[in-house]
Amino acid sequence: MIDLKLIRSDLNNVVKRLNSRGYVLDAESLSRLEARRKEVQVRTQELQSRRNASAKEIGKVKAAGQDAAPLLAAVANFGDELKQAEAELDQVQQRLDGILLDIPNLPHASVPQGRDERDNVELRHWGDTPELGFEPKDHVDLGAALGMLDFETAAKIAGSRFVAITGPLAGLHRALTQFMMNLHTREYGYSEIYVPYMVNAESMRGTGQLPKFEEDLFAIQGDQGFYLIPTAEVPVTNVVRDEILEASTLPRKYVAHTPCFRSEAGSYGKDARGMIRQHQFEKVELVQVVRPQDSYDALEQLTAHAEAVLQKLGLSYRVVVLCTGDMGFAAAKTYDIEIWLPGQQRFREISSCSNFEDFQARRIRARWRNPDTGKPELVHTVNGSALAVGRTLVAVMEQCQDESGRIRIPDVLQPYMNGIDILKPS
RNA sequence: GGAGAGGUGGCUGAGCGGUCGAAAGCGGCGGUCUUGAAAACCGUUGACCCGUAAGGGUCCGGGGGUUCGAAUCCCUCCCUCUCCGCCA
Repeated sequence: MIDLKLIRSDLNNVVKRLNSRGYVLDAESLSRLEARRKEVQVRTQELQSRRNASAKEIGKVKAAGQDAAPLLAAVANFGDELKQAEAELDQVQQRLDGILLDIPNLPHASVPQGRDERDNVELRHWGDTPELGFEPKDHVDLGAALGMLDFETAAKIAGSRFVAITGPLAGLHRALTQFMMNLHTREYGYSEIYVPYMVNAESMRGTGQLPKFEEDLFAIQGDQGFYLIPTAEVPVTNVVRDEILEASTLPRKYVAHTPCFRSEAGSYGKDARGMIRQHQFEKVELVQVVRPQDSYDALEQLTAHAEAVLQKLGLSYRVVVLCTGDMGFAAAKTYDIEIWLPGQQRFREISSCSNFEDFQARRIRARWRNPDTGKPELVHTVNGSALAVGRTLVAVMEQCQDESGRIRIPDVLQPYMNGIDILKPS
C-alpha cells in the first residue's frame, strides 16, 4: 500500500511514477473521495465530541443526585445523526482503502524505464554459457531416460502441471534443499523458520496477493478461509504483522523451505512441457525485515546470497534488473536471477529478489522503534528465492549432462547424496 | 468431538454502566546519590487518525447490539488454556 499522505502531498509525481509501470491512477476520483473522507470525518468527530461531552455532563448531574431529565431530552434524537455519520465515514473509508489496496508500489529511481521483459537490463553474467559439444537434451528427456521423472503418473494422480520424481533424482532434489538451507543458516546468518503452508486472507492481503490476484491462488474449501501459500514470503513476512520491533533486533533474517502452490491461471499452454511451471514446487526463501535506510544494501546482499547458491553449484547464470513495466505488484525494485538452460537454449528465472520498501510493512503495520525519534516507524521488507528448488534441479540436470545422458552431481551436493556422484540412464 | 475457564498497555495483573486510555507491580527511559555500577529515591513511559498548532476523535481479541453514556450488559465469531475422547 502506498502512503496516502504521499498521494495528498505529491499527487502528480505519484501518478507519473505509477504510469511508468503501466498503472493508470484515477487521481481525480481519488482526490474527490479523499476530500469527502475528510469532510465526513470532521463532521463525525464533531458529533462524537458533543456526545461525549453531554454523556459526561449527564453522569455528573446524576452523581450529584440531580434530575437529568432535561439533559436527556436535549440529546434525544442525537443518536441517529451520529450513527448515520459514522456509517458514512465507514463506507467512505472502505472505498478509499479498496482503491489504495489496488495501487501497486512506486518504482525506485534506479529502476530502468520500460514496458515489459524485453526492457529488463542484464547487470552481470556468471560462468560461461557451457558449450557442451553435443546436442543437449532438456530435463524432460534426461529425466525420462533416467526413469526418474514421471509426468504421466503425476497427471494420473493429480492432473497436469505436476511431477513425480523418483529414486536418486528425488534424492538430488532433496539434497539441493538441504544444501541451500545449510548455506543460508550457517554462512549468511539467516534463522530457519518453519511456517504454515496455508494462511488466512489477512496474510495474503498483507503481502499483496489479495485482493487483486485471487485467481492466482488456491483457496481451500470450507469456512476457515484458508489459502495455500504461493511463496513462503507470505507466511514469513506476516510474522512481523502488527509488531513494533526493537531496533536492536533488526535486521531480522529468515530462511524458510516450503512448497509453493500456484494456480497458473492464464498461463495455458505456456511452459506446458517439463517442470518449469508447476502447480506445486519447492522453494527456499530468504526474507529480511530491515531499517528503511538499510533496505537497498539488504537487497544487494540477499541477491548475492541467492547467487552464491548457483556459484557453489557451478551453474552459469545472469542477473537482470526488472524494468518498471515488468515488476511485480508490491516491488519497488527487483533483480531476477536467470539460469542458463541448455535444453531450451535460453535463460529462465530461478530467483526473484525484491525490495518492497514500506509497501508491505504499511499493509501489515510492521514497525520498528526508531531510537532517534522514539516513535514507531514502518520497516522495510526484502525477500528473494534462494532458490526455486525444482528449477534448480532442472538446471543441474541440463547443465551437468554429458553426451550419454548422465548427470554429474556437483561437488557441494555430494555430501548429501550418500556417495552418489553421477546419475546414469539404466 | 464433549465439558469447563479465559482473552485488558512491552510483560504480570486490577477494573461498581459515568470523572477509565485504564490501578498496581515489573520492565524501559530521564534524574538524584556514587570514582563507576548496583540498590534506594524522584520523575517519566501505549498505538492510530484529523489538525501548522491548540485541540478533537478512535482503540481494553474481531464484528454487531442495548444505552444519553460500554473495558464493564447482550449476541456472534476468532484465539488461548485445563480435563475427557480420538489421533500423525
